[in-house]
Amino acid sequence: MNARRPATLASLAAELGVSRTTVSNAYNRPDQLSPELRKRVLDTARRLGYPGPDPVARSLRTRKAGAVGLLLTENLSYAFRDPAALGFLEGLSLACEDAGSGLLLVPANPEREEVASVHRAGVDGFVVYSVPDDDPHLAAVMERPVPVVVCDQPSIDNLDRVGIDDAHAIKLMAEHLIELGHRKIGVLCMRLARARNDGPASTQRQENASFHVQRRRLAALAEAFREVGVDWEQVPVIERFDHTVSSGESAASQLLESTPEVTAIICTSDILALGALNAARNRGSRVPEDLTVTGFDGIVDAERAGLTTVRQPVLEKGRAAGRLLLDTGEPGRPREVRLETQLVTGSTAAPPRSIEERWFGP
Amino acid sequence: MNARRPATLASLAAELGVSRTTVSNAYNRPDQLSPELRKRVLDTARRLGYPGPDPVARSLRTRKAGAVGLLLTENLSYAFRDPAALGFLEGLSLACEDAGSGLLLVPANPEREEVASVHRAGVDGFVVYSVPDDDPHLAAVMERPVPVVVCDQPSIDNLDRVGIDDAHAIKLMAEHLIELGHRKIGVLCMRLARARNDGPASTQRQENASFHVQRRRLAALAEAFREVGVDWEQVPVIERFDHTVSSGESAASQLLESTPEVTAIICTSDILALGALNAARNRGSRVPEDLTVTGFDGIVDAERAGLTTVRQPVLEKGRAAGRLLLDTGEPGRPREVRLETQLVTGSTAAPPRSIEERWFGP
DNA sequence: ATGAAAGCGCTAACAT
DNA sequence: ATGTTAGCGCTTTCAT
Repeated sequence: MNARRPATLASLAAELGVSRTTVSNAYNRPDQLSPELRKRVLDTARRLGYPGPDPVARSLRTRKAGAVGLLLTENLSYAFRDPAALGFLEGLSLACEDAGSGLLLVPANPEREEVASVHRAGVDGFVVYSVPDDDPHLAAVMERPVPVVVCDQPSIDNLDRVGIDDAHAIKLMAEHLIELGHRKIGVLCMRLARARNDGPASTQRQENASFHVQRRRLAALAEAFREVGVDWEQVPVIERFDHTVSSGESAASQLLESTPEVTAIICTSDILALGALNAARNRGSRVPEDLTVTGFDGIVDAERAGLTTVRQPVLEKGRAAGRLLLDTGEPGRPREVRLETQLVTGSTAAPPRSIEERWFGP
Repeated sequence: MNARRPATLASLAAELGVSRTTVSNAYNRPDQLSPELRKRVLDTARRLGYPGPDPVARSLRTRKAGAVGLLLTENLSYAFRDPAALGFLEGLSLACEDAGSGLLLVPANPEREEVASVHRAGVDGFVVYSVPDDDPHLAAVMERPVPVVVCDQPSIDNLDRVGIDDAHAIKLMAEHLIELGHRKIGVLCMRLARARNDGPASTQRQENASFHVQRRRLAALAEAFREVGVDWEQVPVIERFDHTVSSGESAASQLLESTPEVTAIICTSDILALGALNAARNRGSRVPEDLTVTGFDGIVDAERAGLTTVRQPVLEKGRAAGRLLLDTGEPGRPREVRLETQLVTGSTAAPPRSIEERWFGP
C-alpha cells in the first residue's frame, strides 16, 4: 500500500509556516532548533503523512548514496549457490554493516551486454568480484566517477585490489603432487573466457584466458610441472563453463575417458573436484589409491569430503574489499590486499600407482 | 581511482552547443536524434570524461530507483549462512534479475533501533523477510511511500504477502507423530521476541510471541496435541535466540536433561533439529529408536541427514515476493500468495518405545 | 535559533 | 529533429 505521493519537505514547511531549512534540520540536525519546534515539525509530519526526507533527493544533494554496489560476473542467483562467492558476500556484508552502508547487488547478466544496470546504480562505489578482463559491465563500472575495488580479477592498474597469490597457492599443490610422484596429470578448470566453451583447452586458449585467475593458476601449474620434465602440451586441461559439481563430474569423465593414464586430477576449484570425485566413484576408481584428486578454495563441502585442497580466506576477502572501499582514506592509492592461502592435505591425494598396479591390483 | 567530479549533462550540452534535452536523448532516446549528432554527443562525452547521466539525479527526476530493498531481521551476514534465507534470496534475486532491477540489502541490526538505513535506501519498494511484529525497521519501511511485500511475517492488513500456511504445515507433522503414538513430546523453537531469551518458553510467552510464524506453529502444535489429550502446559518448549545448529544442540540437551521422558522432539526449524540430532548422539540416544526428532524447512542438510521434516518452497517464496513487488499491476490489492508445503518422512521419526524399553532394551 | 537563496544533475512536456 | 521551460525534493552556506 502506501501509494500516495503527498507531502514534501516544502509543503510541510509551508503548512507549518517555517522555512524548509527548519524542517530539514528537524530531521538532520536536531540540535539546530528548539525541542518544541522540532516536536511540532515531527508531529505535523506524521499528521500529513510526510515520510521524512526523500532519500534520492537527499543523495543528489549530498552526493552520498549510502550504498555499495557489487558486480559479479554471474547471474545474481548464482552467487547464492556458490560457497566461495557466498563467503565473499558474507564478508562484504559485514564490512557494509559496520559502515552502515547498504549493499546493492547489481544485475549483470553475463550473456547480455546490457550495462544499463551499472549506469543506474545509485552507489558510492563498486566492489567487483572476479570478472573477466573484458567484461563490459566492468568497463561501465570504471567509467563511473566512484571508487572501485576489485577482488581476484582482473588486475587493473590504478585500481584497489584484494586477492591471493594464485600462482604461489597452486604451486604449493603442484609441488605436493610432484613430491608424491605424479607426472601424468590432468587438469579441470573453470571457464577461461566469456564465450561458452566446454572441453579441452589448448595451451593457447589457456594463455589467452580472459579470466585472470584461471590463467595464472594454469600458468603456474605448467611452470611447476615443466620443471620436472612434464611436457605441458601433453597435459589435458578440460574446461567447463558452468561451475557446478556436475560439470566437474562430466569434465572428469571426459578426461578419464580420453586419458585414462592420468594418476592425478588437479582442479582449479573444489566444486569441480567434488564432481571429479563422483566421476571416479562412477568408474570404480578408488581415491586416492587409484586416482588423486585435488581442489581449490577450501569450502565446507570439500572439507567434509576430505579433499586435498588449497584454502583461501574467502570471507576475509569480502571484508577486506568492503573496507578498502569504505575506508575514508584514499591517499597513496592504489592499494592492494593480498591474503594468505594454505595447503590442506586431505585424504584424496596419495602416491600414484603404476598402470599395472591399477589394472591388476598391488 | 576516477575521483574527478567533472562534466555534467549541462556542461556537455554547452560544450556541444546543443540543448540538454539533446544530450539526454542521446543516452535515453537514441531514436530522437540523428545518428550523427548522437555520435558527436557520445564522442564528446568520452573526450570530456562524462560518465553518462548521473543515476541519482535521474532517479530523482523519474521517481524510479531501479532497485528493490530487502529488509531482514538479522545481520546481513546471517542471511548468507542460513540455508532457508539463502533460498529466499536466490529466488528474490531471480525475480529482480528478470526485471532488471537491483537488489539492495538494507542493514538492519536487530540489536539497534537505528532505522536511518531504511530512510536512506533509494528503492522502488521493499521486500520484508520474516521480521517480528514490532520491528522498528518494519515501521520505518511502512512509512515510506513505496510498495511493500512481506514474506512470512508479520501479517499486516493492507500489505501484500507471501508465505505458507504455517499452522497447517506443522499440523501435518503433529498428526504424523500422534499417529506414531507420541504423547510425551518436547519442542524446540526459534526466538519468540526481539529481546534475547534462551530457555523454556511459558505458554504465555508463546502466545505473546512477536514472531508470528513461531507463534502460529506453536499454537497449531498445541491444538493438535490437546485434541489427543495432551496437556500443553506440561509440554516443554525450549526457545533459542540464535538460530544455529549448536543452539539446537544445547536446547535439546536442556530439554532432555529436564524432561528425559519425552519420546519426540519437534523443532520449528531444520537447523535446530540438526542440533537436536547431535545432542541425541552425544547422549547415546539412537534416533529414531530411542528418540524421534523432526524439523521444518526442508533444507539440503536436513535431507542429507534423513530428517523427517516439512518442506517449504523457499526459493519460490523469494521469487513470488519479488514478482509481487515488481509486477506492474497494483489493482485489487492487497494480494496474497500462499505456497504449498509437504511432509517429508525421513528416518528420524518412529513409534516411541516405552520408558522401560528405552532403559532396558526391547 | 531560524530563514532566504542557490543549486545538486537530470528528464519531460510542450513547443518549434 | 531539436530547444525552452519547469521543476523532481532536498541541503547548505550565509544572513539575521
